[in-house]
Amino acid sequence: MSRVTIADVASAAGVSKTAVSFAFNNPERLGQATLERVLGVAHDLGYTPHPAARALSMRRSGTIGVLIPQRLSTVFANPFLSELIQGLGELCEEHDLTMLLVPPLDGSLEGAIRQASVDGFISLGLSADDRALEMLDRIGIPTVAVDSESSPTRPAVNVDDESGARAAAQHLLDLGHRDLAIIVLPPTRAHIGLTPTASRRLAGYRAALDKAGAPEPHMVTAAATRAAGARAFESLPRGKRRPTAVLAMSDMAAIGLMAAAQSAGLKVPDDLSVVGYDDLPMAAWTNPPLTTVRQPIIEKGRLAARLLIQRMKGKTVQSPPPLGTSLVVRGSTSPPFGVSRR
Amino acid sequence: MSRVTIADVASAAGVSKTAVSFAFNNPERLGQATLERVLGVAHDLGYTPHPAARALSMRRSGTIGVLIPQRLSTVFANPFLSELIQGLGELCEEHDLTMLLVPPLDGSLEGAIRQASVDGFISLGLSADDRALEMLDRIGIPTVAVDSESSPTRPAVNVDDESGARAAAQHLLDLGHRDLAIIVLPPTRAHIGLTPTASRRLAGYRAALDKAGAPEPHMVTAAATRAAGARAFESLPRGKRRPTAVLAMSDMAAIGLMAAAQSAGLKVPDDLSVVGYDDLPMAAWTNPPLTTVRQPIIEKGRLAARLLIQRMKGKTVQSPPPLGTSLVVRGSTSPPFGVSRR
DNA sequence: CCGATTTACTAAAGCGGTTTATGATCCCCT
DNA sequence: AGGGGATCATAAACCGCTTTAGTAAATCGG
Repeated sequence: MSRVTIADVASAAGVSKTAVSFAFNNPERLGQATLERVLGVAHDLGYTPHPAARALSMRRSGTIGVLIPQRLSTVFANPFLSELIQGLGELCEEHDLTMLLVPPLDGSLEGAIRQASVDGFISLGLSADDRALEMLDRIGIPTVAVDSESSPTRPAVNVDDESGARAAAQHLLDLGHRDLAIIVLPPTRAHIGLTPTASRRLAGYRAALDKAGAPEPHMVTAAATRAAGARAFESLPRGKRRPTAVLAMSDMAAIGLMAAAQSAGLKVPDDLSVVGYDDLPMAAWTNPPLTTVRQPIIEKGRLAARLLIQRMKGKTVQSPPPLGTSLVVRGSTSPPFGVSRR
Repeated sequence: MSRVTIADVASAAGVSKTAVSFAFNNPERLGQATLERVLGVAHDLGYTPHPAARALSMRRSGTIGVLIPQRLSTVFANPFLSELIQGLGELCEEHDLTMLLVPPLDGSLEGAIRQASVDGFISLGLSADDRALEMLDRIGIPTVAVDSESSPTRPAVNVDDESGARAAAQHLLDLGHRDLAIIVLPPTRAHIGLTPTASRRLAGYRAALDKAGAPEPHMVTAAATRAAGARAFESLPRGKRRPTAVLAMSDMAAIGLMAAAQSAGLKVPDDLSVVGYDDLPMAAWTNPPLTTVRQPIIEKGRLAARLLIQRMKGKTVQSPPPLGTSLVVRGSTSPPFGVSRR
């Protein structure tokens, strides 16, 4: 009842294992008659090469791994990853690759990496000195880092987070806002501090605020989920000290915050302006539609996959320049209450 | 520059390969001193067991495959899969498994299955006689079918699609609607005909309509994307023959259709009632919030993964009874224009 | 008709681990 | 002194495939 192996087929067809292997991988090296016989027998027996054995001897598994810094159950609550996977998936399909999702096992990405039989990795949101990335370097497996920091050993695919953030903040300042809150993305891994993405966005916000001489913004940390955004709203200062506008580092948090604000009786944007980040498809469908910073997520996935595939072919590749971001002004921002519209 | 193997570690530490293997998998079988030396050397050399080799000799890859019937780029446009993965992911993390996404290669799932080194498969939306499923049976790899049909050889996890659909249709009939359109999910694979899910839902709609003696509904096929839903609206009959309500087999199509209707100047629900299916999180955030049939997607994922893991442990498992569905009435449905509210 | 190619196929050596069976030591006890 | 266990380490088989090097037979040119 055990699996049919190449040896079974070989003996059933009265040929060597080599012949069977050739029948599948090198048909032209076999005579017409034997080829057909072998394939016939293989089919009758329901033979399928064992993928692990194949991967071992070919040094190729036909799989790329996506290193996910958080639990699957939380990270898929944010459509960001779905978008990215769409981009990655296009290239995978083009190159007959499958995609392995590699979240931390027992909180450790390194352990998960060990298990994963892949030809290359895409890492998400890891800082350049993350132990997982160091490990990949040591093993010598091709890797492309997304939303990370460039490094000599490994190409990184990024968007221009900072200038997007700056544009968002500038937009609010231009509208006349002075009292702002910033919804910061939390660190995703044990390492202290912000993710590379979060710190670049923060730098962008700050640059604009500082230049305009705006007062210190209120900072709240919230993950990229609707629920976290709603909680963030609750922790905003009330009354006189309530900010008139919010800069969120994710659309999901922005949407959740906006909904919470509305349930609390505030009008968006009149009482509170909200700017998101990412421009997820759903940002355009909210009520009001969300003003946000657009980043080309699908394109980012495509690019990362393309680079990884190149690396897997042995080519050395440079980190490409950051992809562009742009502010998409929709309905969730307006001048603060009491300031006349121009 | 090639990879560090167990033999390298063994010779560097002056022990046998067996000892190195034991150091990692059976530490208690080694003396204190050698254990430490071996682990030390292994660490210094940056040794990591080759996953494919390990999988081959242990007959276990630590991975489950998710058989996806469509292209990744299209299927992830529907949050349904994200939800399901959240459920699957919970169990995977509990059991230290990673998850391989297996879409068709060159349009063929069978080819993709061949490449995939996994301990078990979750299939999505395949009919029981799909060639891919037959192949899995032949290979003898544990499989759990989601949104499929039960079969003697393989447990299936389903929701009660039909009664959910019946409730949706009945709701519209109760409101006084007679002229309905049904947005049907398209077949996902080459095989002709509806997916099991689509045909069960259709049966549910029909049962209610027939019982009420309603006229033949207008049928449109649309994939579970916003864009397809919008297109479906365009293909609805206009003028006098325009349906007063729409039964969509997916929330995404319903949302897209609703948006298209609104852009066309119709009021939802006054001019057109819309009922979705799935109850994705975003169904609650649309404007108006979408009336829809709720199915417990995350729970479905959990259950499927749980069963698969049992099967992978060698236990035989029965198909569980279908999970419940329920109508969630929100704001996208009302009596047809001209019919007084009760 | 004979050496040189070509054609059709195979034996055996990997690939890099795990595991079983076995072999040394050393200790303890009678 | 010698038998019986533990304890620690290893040799060798095995997992199932690919691929290199090579053999035997058929084909060929002259």
